[in-house]
Amino acid sequence: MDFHYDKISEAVIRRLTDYLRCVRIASSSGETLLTSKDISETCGLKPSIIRKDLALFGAYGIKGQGYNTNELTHHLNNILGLNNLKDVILVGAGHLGTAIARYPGFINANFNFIAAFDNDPEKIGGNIGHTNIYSIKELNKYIKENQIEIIVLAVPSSAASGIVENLDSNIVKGILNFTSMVFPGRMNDMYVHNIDLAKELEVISYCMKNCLT
Amino acid sequence: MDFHYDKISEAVIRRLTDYLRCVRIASSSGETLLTSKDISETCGLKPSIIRKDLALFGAYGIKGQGYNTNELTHHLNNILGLNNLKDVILVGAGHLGTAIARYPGFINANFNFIAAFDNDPEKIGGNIGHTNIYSIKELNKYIKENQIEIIVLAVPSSAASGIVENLDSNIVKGILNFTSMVFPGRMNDMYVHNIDLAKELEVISYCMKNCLT
DNA sequence: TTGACTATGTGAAAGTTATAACTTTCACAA
DNA sequence: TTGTGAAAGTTATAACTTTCACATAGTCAA
Repeated sequence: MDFHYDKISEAVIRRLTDYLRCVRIASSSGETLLTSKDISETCGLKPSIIRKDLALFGAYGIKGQGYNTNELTHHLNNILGLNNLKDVILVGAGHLGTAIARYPGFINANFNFIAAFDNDPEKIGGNIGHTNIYSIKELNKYIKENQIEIIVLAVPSSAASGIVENLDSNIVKGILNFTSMVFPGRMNDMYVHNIDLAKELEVISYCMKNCLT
Repeated sequence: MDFHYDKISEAVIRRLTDYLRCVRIASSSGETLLTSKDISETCGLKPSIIRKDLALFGAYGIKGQGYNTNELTHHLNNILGLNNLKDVILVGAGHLGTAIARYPGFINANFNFIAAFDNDPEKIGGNIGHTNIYSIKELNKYIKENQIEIIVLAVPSSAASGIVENLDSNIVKGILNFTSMVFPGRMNDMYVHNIDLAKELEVISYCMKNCLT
């Protein structure tokens, strides 16, 4: 079984995360076998591309039958690096930060919010579920002491640049940016992904305006 | 000036929303002229694709100079259908719903949360900023009476299907689905966009695991 | 044991997208 | 008014992606 990781595009990876969600839903309703057609109907893609994508990483299916949901879940988690628990920290414990830390999708994907940081004295010392909130002044110390590789940023956008520029890029490898500030996808050696909650609505707006399928 | 709307791919539209964010940031720091190189540096794309994308919709630039930020903002808003205020409603006024309704990106894009719906008696009658919270039992009546075209869904995923299936697809044209349930992109005549906040972190996880650029 | 059935995996073709390289045009200064 | 420089707009091509169609192999029932 030989893999071709170096040739895999980001589009494929994004689709794998879709498949994972579909398989999770199917699993939770008791299905043990899924065909590429089943997955295609749930996530709105052609069966052929689903088979192609999965075949890139190995032959996981049973010919004539489909894919075993448990196995497929395991393989997809493995490809994406989600089989082991990963500590992440939250910067900004406002409405959005709180919602993110409680969002079930992060738990499903094995991400653990080990700490949160804020500059509001009323929040510091408090918690979001099991996640304690610390002063933002301790952020870089905490990152260093605990070797935190992933940061979720949910501060007001005016504060975003200041925080990102001061992160130690020898330790931090990934930033999930929920602010309205835009950062390039790669900064020093850190992967930055900008998320704009309104983006998809803007796309819907365009589709509605132009009556697209 | 002839447009080719029928040939425009979703990838282009997604990039246009990125350009819009870049231009907003530049405008707010007082820039009046932006080159394709400037935009490329902010959002991590090649200048050539930015020029090509913009040229698809008309010649907005000044040769030798760049793009006027005000004009470009106007054109991009126009293309995406964001120049006029659009009413949307929020279904699910929990942590995530609350955060979404307060998210500045929706205001920037001219979306107005005109009402919210929840099934928690403690929340009904309350509000999120200027948005009143009503009983979810009144949802379909409200949609009909106010001809609401866009729904933002932030309920627990177990409740998602029940709500979506009962929406009147003669009125509702777009759904922004923040639950973990997955819906096909097109249902009856409604555009559905599934948003998984954890998705980008899963992609980062893969990139980190495989040391990609 | 055999045969029909079904859905995977795959190779080639078609279609699409991004990129580099080129041409054009504008603004400004001399 | 004219020349120069700079960046937009355009074109052709290479690279990449998706799709189709079919051979393959596993399952189940008779």
